This record gives sequence, C-alpha cells and structure tokens, in this order.
Amino acid sequence: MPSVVQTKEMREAILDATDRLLSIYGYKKMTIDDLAREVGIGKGSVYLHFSSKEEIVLSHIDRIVERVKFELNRIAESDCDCSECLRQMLSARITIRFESVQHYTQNLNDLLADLRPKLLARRRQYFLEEAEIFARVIEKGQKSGALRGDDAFQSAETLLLATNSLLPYSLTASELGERAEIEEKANRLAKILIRGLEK
Amino acid sequence: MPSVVQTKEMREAILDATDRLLSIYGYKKMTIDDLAREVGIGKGSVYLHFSSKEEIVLSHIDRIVERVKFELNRIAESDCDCSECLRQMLSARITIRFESVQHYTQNLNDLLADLRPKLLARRRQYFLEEAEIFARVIEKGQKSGALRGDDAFQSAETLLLATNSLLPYSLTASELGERAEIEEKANRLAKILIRGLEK
DNA sequence: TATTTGACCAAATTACAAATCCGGTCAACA
DNA sequence: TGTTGACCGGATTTGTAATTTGGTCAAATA
Repeated sequence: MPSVVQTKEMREAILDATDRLLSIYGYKKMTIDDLAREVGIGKGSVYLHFSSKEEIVLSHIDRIVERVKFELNRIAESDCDCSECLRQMLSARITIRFESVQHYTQNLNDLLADLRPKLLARRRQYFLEEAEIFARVIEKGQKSGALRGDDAFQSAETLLLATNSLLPYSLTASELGERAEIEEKANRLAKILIRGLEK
Repeated sequence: MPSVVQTKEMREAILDATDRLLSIYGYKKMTIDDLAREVGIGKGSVYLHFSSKEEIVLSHIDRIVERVKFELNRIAESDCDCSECLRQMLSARITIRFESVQHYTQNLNDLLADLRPKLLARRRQYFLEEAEIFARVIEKGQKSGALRGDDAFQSAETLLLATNSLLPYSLTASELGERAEIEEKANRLAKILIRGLEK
C-alpha cells in the first residue's frame, strides 16, 4: 500500500494533470493513457488512487468548489461588516470560478457533456453548500441590525442565482468577455443586491 | 405576387409550424419538406416568404422577442409607479420566455446548436433592445425621485443579467423546475434588485 | 398572366461494416 | 509490497456507398 503522504501528493498530481488535459480535450477525449503519461506513472497506478475516470473528473471539480468554499469561509469569518463581507464573497466567487475555466478551449457544458446528469446533481449540492456559507453571514448581519429580516437561506440562494448568470456554462472562455469587464458587472450587480438586502 | 394579407398570414403560419417542429427536432433535423407539409403548402412556396432555413428559424426567435418587447413596452407605458412597473416587467419577461420554451424536448442550446454564432450576435441585440425599455422606466423613476441616480442603462443591463440566470439555455424544460418555483424565485430576486435601486 | 408546385441538383448527412481505440483488470514484474 | 502495461470486450471512429436535404426553376395550375 502507498504511504499516506505519497498517496495524497499523487492524487493532487493526477488532478492537476486532469485539469490540463480536460481544458484541451474535454471529458470524452481525455484518455486514461494520456493522463498516466502526463503524470509519469503507469496506467494501473491511476486506479490505485481513483476507481474510475468519472471519479477522477468529478474529484477535480470538487477540488475547485472546495477552493471556493475555503475562500468564502475565510472571508465569512473575517471581521469586516456584513455588507462588505458579502461583497467580497461574491467577488471572490466570480474570480476563482473565472480563473478555473479561463484556460478551457471550449465551453464547460460541452467539455463535460457526457457527465451532465451526475454534474447536475452535484451542482445542486455545491449550490446548497455555498448558499449555507452566505446564509450564515446574512444571519449575522440580521442580528447586528444591518440587514432586513427576510429568510436568510432564501436570500443567500437568490444572491448565488443572480450572480451565476455572469459565468454561463454554455459560453466559451473567449465568448465570456474580458475578466475586468465581468468583474465590473459582478461588482455592479453585487452592489444592487446587497443594498436590496440592507435595512 | 401574393397579396399582402395572405403573405402575412402565411408567414405566421410558417413560423407557427416552425415552433412545433423546432421543439421536437431542433434546427438541424427540422427539414423544409416537413415544414411545408406541416403548413400544407408546397416546398417552393416556403421560399416565397423566406430566403433560407436559417432566416425562418431566426424569424421565429425574433417573433418571440417581439412578443416580449411588446409586453414590456405595454407595462412600461402603464401608469403604475416605477418600482411596480419594473417588478411586472421582470415577471412578464420570465413568464413569456418560460412559455416559449416549456414544450421544447431538449435544451435550447442543443436544439439551436448549429445557429450558435448567429444567435450569439442576435442575443446581444435582443439584450440591448430590452435593456433600453427597462432603462426608460428607470430614468422616469429617477426623475420622480423614487430611484437612485446611478447610470440607468447600466442598471437596466444589471437587472436583465441577474434574471437571465433563471432560465439557462443549457437546461432542458424538464430540468428547469416547475413554473411556479421559477416565478417564485424570480419574484424574490426582483424584490431585492428593485429595492437595491430605490433611494 | 399570376401563383404555386414538386422533380431535380450538388452538397451534406447517414448507414453500415471494418478497423481502431479506450476504460478497466490483473498476472507478472521490480 | 507497490507498480506496471499487455490484454479484453465494448464503444468509437473511419472509410465509403447510399440516402437525404436546402434551395432552384421549368412546368403545372388557377
């Protein structure tokens, strides 16, 4: 059996390679042979760390969402005021997601087409997890008197839903527009949304 | 030459048939032979009204957008107060768009895949035209003192952008969720957005 | 004559089979 | 003990023949 440290490092290396290959070839055309070669290990070794191709790619996507959640939690627990927290969280979410897909050659929807059913289920899960972090901040804001007393989780869902339109899965990186432009739109939207939540 | 009335009615009949066939087969698999048969005219007659298959389908989509714009203008010119106008306009937009795609068997993005470049250009145009109607209402609200003095057109763009996420082109009608659920989300979002624009 | 039509054409698409490729396994190797 | 790549069957691609389709226009129709 591989040692724990080696296993963890190797998992990361495989997911890094997955990101590179996925961005060029997409799920279907990315082969396990390619992946093993890119990592520099034998094909059989890939299956020491993951049980299937599907699990590899889903884990890669999980990792991105974990990064987003980590950053959201970091901001949520910082001591700036509630509105500023929400502003930073919305901004960070767009930034990380943009960085995660900007090197993809086609749109995410097509690159991951064959995983669609599994992904839809996961996206709902991701959405809930992120919404919970936002809801915590909103609740804090309500207790401090800064925000209105609407249902916190529903408000969080609404924030995410509204800002999701900025990075549609059906657009190519090149069709998305400049990063600066997207971030400007995101800020404008965030400003209006957050003001709408304030007392 | 066909008489004006007949031409207009026949155009509509062709676009109606286009909607039916498009919702089942999509752009590529919908044939002009099928279309002519569905309308009950000869194939050659289709080309008396449209110059190409592409023009037919784009006209069909134009017609939907025209319906949306007509309704938006109607509400915009009614005499309810600005916030209420915006609320109704956002709601109408979702409702009409939902009705226009709910009978489609696959997602719009796939059904219209082969038209993507042309459609992207048009969507930008549609977006601008709708945004202008919203901007007029916002400007009126600013003059009456109900709304903040931010750039009206930018605010309009932001409203549309945010609510676009409710009906993603990449989801099947069956994946979209219940109509009531979408309208509820739309209302919640509209409420926050409009409050964010108010003084 | 004024309209409408469907047979016709080239180009695109499909159908079908043979050849190739790929995810996943596991006996052998280091 | 930990790693590997040859191997398997099912899926995919490739090459090509047969079919279909967008668009036209001479002929039919009214």
